[in-house]
Amino acid sequence: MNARRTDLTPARLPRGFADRGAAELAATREMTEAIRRTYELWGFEAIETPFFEYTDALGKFLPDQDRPNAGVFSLKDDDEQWLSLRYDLTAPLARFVAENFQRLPKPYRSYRFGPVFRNEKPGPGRFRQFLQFDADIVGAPSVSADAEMCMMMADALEAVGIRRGDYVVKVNNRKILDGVMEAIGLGGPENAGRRLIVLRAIDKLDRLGPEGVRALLGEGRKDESGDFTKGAGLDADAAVRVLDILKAKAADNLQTARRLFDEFPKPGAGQEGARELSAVATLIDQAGYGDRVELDPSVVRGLEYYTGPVFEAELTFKIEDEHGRPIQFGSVGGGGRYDGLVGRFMADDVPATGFSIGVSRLQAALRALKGADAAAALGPVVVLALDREHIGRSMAQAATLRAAGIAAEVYLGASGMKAQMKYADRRHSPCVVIQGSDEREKGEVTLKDLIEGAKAAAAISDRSEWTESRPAQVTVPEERLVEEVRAILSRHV
RNA sequence: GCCGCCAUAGCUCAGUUGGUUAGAGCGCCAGAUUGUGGAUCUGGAGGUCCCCCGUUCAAGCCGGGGUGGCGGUACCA
Repeated sequence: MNARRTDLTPARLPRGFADRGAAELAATREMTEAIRRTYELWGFEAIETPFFEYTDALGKFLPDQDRPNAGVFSLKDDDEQWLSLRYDLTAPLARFVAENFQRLPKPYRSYRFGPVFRNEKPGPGRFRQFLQFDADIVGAPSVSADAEMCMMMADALEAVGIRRGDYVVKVNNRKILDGVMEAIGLGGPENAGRRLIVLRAIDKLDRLGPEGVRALLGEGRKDESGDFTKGAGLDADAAVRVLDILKAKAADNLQTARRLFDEFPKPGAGQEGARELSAVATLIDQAGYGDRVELDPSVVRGLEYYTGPVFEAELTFKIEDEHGRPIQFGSVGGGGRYDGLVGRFMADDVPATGFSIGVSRLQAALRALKGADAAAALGPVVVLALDREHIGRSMAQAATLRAAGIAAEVYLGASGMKAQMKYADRRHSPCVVIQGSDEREKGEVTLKDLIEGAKAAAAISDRSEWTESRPAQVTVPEERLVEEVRAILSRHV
C-alpha cells in the first residue's frame, strides 16, 4: 500500500477547462430552459450542429498558409483534410443554412445551444471550452430583424432572472465606425491594417478609459507590466474625432440618433449607419423597449464579419469579490448583422443577423448576484445496509420507493452505521431508512428525517441527550414505508 | 506571445543566519458511544518541501535551467 509507485498517471485537468458538479449543472439546466422558452415564444426553432467542422467552413485558415489559425483546436482527418472544433455557433449555422438553403423557410429563425472551443490563454472567467446559446434570423435584410434580436436578448436576460435596470442591451452600427474611418482618411483597402488597430483600441474603452484609448489611437501605450503596445499613429485631431463619436450617446435613443446625423452631414457609410440606427431606435421605442435597449456608438464587437448593426448585452450591477474589489462582468452576450457570412458558401449574399448569449459567463454573474449556486438539490433516500445477510430486503425497500417515484439507493459501501449516516448527510439525502434486527423482527422500519434532525442537533450540546432523544425519527410498520417517506419529503420540497 | 509574481499535507499556510526525524489550523478516517449524520475529547492516516543541475561538510531555504500556477498585456475570428 505504501510501496512507492513511479508510474502513476498525474490526475490533472487541462488548463482552461473545467469540471462541473451537480449544483452547477442544475443551474445551467434551469438557465438554458428559461432561454429556450423565450426563444420559442419568439418563434425560433431548435437545431444542432456538430462540434467539428471542416476548417475551411469556419474560415480559419491562416492567410497564405496551409494551416489553421492557432486560436482554434484543429486536427487532420485521415483523408488529410483539416477539421476544427467550432469556436462559435454562427459559422456552423452559416454552413448549415448554405447546405440546406432550398428547403429552409425564409426568413429562417433558429436557435442552438452548446459548447464552443477557443485555444486561447485562459483567465478568470475565461475558459477554452464554454457554453453559448445563439439565435439568428437568416434571410431578413431589414433593420427590423436587428431590432427584434435586441428585444429578444432583453427578454432572455429577464427570463433568467436579471432584473430590468441590472442590464442594458447596447446597439451600434458598423457603418458608423466605417464613416469615422473615412472622415479621418483611413478609408480604402490600403488602410485596412490601421482600421483594425483603431477598432481594437475602441473596443478597450471600458477597460482603459478615454485616455488609454487616445494613447492607442496615437503613438501607443505602455501597460503596468511595462509592455508597450504600438498605436494606430493617428494625429491628435483624428483621435479627437474618433473619441467624439464614442461619446455621442445622449439621454435617449432619438437624441443619440440625431447627434449621429449631425456628425455625418454628407452621404456615405456614416450617414447610412445613422439612418439605420435611427430606424432601430424608433422600432425599439414603439415596441416599448426603449428603457432596455440603447444606442451606444462605442460598441465595436467582433472584428471581422459584422456588416451593419452590432449589439452587446452588459450587466450593470456591481458586485465585490471576496477581497472587496469590484468585479466587472461586462458583456454577457452580443451579436450583429453578418450579411456576408452565408455568402462564402453560395453565389448570392444572404442577409443574416443574430446574437449569442455567453451562458458560462452569465451563470457566473448570476452566482455572484444571488450568492452561491442554489443549495444543492436533495439527494436520494438512503436505505442503510446494517446487516449483510439481509441486504436483499433493503434492496426490496429501495425498489418499493422507486416504484412510487421516490429516488432511493441502498448504501453499498463497507462501513458501519455511523459512516452510513455521514454518507447520507453528504448526499443531501432528506431521509434514511433504518432496519436493524429490532425492526426486522417486528416487521418495522425506522425513518429518520435528516433535515429536521440537523435542526434539532443544533440545539443539543450534550452527548447523552443527543443519543437518547433520537430526534426527528419514527418507527412504523414496513407496509407504510412509502406513505411515511412521502410525509417526510413533503416537509422539504 | 511578452512582462512580473509565486510553488511546503486534500485545502489555507508557518518554517529562524543554510544545521538532527519538516509543522499548525481546517478537512479526512477511527475510537470514546456493542444501532444514529451534529457538538466535545482522544488517536490515526496523509509529504519526492514542483522537477533537474549546481554551490556547500550540510539545501525546504542559496544559484542556474525547466515545468506548473497566478496577475498584467497582446490576440480573442
